Amino acid sequence: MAKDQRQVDAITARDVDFTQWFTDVCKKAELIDYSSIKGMFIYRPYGFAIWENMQRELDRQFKATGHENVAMPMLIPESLLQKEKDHVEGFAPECAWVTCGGSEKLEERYCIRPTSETLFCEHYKNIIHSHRDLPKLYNQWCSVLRWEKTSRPFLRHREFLWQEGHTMHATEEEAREETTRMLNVYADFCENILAMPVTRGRKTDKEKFNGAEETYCIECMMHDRKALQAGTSHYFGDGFAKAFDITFTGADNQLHYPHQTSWGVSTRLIGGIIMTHGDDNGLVLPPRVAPIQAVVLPIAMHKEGVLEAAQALRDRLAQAGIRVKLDDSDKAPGWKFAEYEMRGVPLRVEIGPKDMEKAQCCIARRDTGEKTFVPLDQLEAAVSRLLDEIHENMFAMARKNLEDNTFTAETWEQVQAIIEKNSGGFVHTKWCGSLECEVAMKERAGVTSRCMPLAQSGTSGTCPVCGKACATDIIWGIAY
RNA sequence: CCGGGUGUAGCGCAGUUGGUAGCGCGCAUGGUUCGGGUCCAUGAGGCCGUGGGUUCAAAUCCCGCCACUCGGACCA
Repeated sequence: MAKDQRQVDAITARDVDFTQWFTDVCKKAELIDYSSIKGMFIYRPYGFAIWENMQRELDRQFKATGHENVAMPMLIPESLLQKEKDHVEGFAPECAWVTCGGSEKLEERYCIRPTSETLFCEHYKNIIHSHRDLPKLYNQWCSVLRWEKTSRPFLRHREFLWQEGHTMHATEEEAREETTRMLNVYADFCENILAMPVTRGRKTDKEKFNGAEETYCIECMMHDRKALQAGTSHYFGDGFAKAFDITFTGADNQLHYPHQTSWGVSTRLIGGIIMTHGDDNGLVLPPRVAPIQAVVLPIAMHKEGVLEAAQALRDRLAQAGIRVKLDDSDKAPGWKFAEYEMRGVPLRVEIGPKDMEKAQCCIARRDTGEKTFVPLDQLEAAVSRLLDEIHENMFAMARKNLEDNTFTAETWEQVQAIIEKNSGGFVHTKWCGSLECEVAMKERAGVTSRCMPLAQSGTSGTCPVCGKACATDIIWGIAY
């Protein structure tokens, strides 16, 4: 490893400059490329394949929980966007507008969707009439546009890919259940598929979605101890329904407003896995979304039978349902080792003349670097087992990072000291619930509220700012 | 949007007091090598981010704009 560090040098060391490291990884692992418009990024095949794998799993979960996919228009007439006051106030500053159709100036300008609540509401008004029409459980996969001032690959795009679920329910109770259900779908997905431990919580009024009654979220801690909001699930009550005049006739033959939810995750999750798992050699991909789970590398390819042996391994792994690639290009083996490490491939399977004599292959793990020799007849079993072990190990390491950087404090001075000392981290305190104290935390300690964890301790204490007695647990941190 | 940095070959960079552009890697071809980024040869590739100005002459000096980037402010 120390002999030739050229590739390692090409990526900025993670602890030297985390943001530069992140950008280097995104580009050098060929996940993404810049386009000619600021904030609009090109998802390259390898990066898009990660998203496709995420999509496949999430879509399966959405369907399993009764949701149907739809496709809504991309444009929102200004008058439609303006129907819900809080909503338009939140999004208007970052809307992009279409003002011409062909050479004609439009009578009314159209917003390129920053999110689709208003479009769904307009449609729901037309199709919801009876309690028998409920619930409506819709989801769409699409891209949305928000004219951000600063942009970064995966974390903040002006156009980004996401899914947005929009549901309507007859009762508040049902809608609240849905909000929680989908938050848990996200949390389980992050932990079981992406190996990212999450904290489930509720946003403060200051941080919640514009127009929502309550916003629930999953918060993750990145390797640099900053927080990433990885997904949100909103309970809207009947606010939009009233604004859009959506009503249904109940079993009681009375008119009612339905209760609404929405929930979404985006390609930001890719940024999350990069910043959670990556290391100085580049990307480390969770096996369950890695586009290539195992790469087969023939050693001394020109020697009799090596290429055929490597092809046989590739075929067997593909047959076993492993996403496998054989690299039989004429690059030197050492080059390939470094290349697939940088691209985060969980397992490398090497086979050369010496292995063939012993009827074995060499398998190297990306997460630990550990190499083992595996008898050829145990190939499939070993690869499957190792992929699971890698997932578990990655999850454990990420959880350790979270636990090692989670603290408790009683005063805002303590919060500030902890955050400064660790240049990040999660700090638990009590909170009195006032906006003033929340704002003061930002001004004094430099932190924003991440969430009020769903797992509340039930103990009482005092607000770190005003000192008032209170019981609510809240988590502070520095967010992406 | 405010402040700092950077824009020269695909990437990373050099380019002196202004005189019409170079290096490394990569790429192509041939050979060689192959268990941690092989070695050699040959070759292709540049409107010096963009618009204006100064000058006999601008990659170089001045002004505007754009992009990327790092910090703020604002947000998935």
